[in-house]
Amino acid sequence: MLSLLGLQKMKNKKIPEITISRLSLYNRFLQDLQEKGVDFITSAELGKRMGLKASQVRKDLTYFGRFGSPRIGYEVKQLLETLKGILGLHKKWPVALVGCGNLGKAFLSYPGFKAHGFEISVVFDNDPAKIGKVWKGKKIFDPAKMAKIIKEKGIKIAIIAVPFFAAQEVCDKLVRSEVKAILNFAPCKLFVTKEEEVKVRNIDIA
Amino acid sequence: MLSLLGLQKMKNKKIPEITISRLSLYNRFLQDLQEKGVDFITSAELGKRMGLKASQVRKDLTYFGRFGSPRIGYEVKQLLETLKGILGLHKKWPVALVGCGNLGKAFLSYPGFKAHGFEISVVFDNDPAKIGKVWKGKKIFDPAKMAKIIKEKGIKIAIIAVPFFAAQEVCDKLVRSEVKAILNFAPCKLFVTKEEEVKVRNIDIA
DNA sequence: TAGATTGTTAATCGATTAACAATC
DNA sequence: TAGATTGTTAATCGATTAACAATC
Repeated sequence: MLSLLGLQKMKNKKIPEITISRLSLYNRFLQDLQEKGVDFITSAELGKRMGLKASQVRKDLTYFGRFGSPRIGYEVKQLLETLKGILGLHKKWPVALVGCGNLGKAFLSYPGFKAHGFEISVVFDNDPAKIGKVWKGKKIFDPAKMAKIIKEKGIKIAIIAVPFFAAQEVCDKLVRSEVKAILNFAPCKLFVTKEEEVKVRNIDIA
Repeated sequence: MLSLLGLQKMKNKKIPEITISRLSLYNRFLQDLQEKGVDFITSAELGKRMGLKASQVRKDLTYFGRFGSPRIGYEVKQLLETLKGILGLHKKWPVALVGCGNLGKAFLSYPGFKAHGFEISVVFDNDPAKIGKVWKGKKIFDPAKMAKIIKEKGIKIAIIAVPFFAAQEVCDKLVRSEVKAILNFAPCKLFVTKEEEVKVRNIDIA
């Protein structure tokens, strides 16, 4: 998510995209280690489990600071907290979900979602039969009110889960709603004029 | 998909993973060009549209053969057919879908799926209320019969769309069913002993 | 102290890009 | 022929890995 939302520099060194993408991998592994009650881990051990070289683990981490101790390695708890901080996992990210068909409902039911700090805080669907109804505790709103509601709630991330023929229109609406990131699950590519301001990730579930 | 299923070499030169992943991009763009009635395109033009350097386009393509003509560029139709061949898009890939909850149903409704040459040819769900029922024209089968049915039909690709606590068991069953590729949409990492034979892609919809 | 592991520098590897002879 | 674009080679760039002094 963070790779979608920014964080390209730190200590004015440029952080390689690929390092950023590995960060959530580290996070997942450390989570696992913590659950198993492991207190410390060396770069060699961490690398072995993740299929990376020890030196790469160390290199990746040093982009963000110095977290290890010679002879001891890294304190799992501390490193995990640091990574979560960097990844913005301490934050709650309110998300707007557009489309409440099968795919949209899958998101509402998806447990991994909340675990990543995302919280679907508003749902839109243009089916008059659905508007006003509640699904999984979320009220479904009229897309006509999209810009107003999204701005009010300060939502910066949206998920498009509508049929492909409706996706571009929804996208335009979201751009006008001033979101910063759009995850498009409709099977089509979306075009955005303000690419600098709004990051679109087209996700093909195939 | 093909990148999941193999194709690492050609003319005994090793093809970079990243080139393979760009192949479907080229395919999509050429499709688009063909629909617009464009007959020929140069590497420069293609690169510009896709955000790649002309030399990279040419380099990528030469891994697979020589398709262009000096002064003219590439014939869209011919190149498209060639790419489709390489990507295996002429083939129909029968797919087993395990789990017919919200996410599973999303797959059954997903139009982009068929366009990629995938065809969900069998669906499993362990809910007795669902077994034997038909959804979107697909009969839902008892997972107990998984290995038998999958082998009979010669299915090589499976999608896991079950809750996370059931995913590893399903995965083990699929491995015993001798599939070659598993796409896991459950929010957990799956482990496979025979990694060489079965490729698992863990897809986090978050 | 002796030894293990860190952070960091330098060497290596692989992918991207520029350059250009060959081609039509 | 003159000129544009290919396929391919060589130079460049950036990421991975090895090596090692610094550290505890």
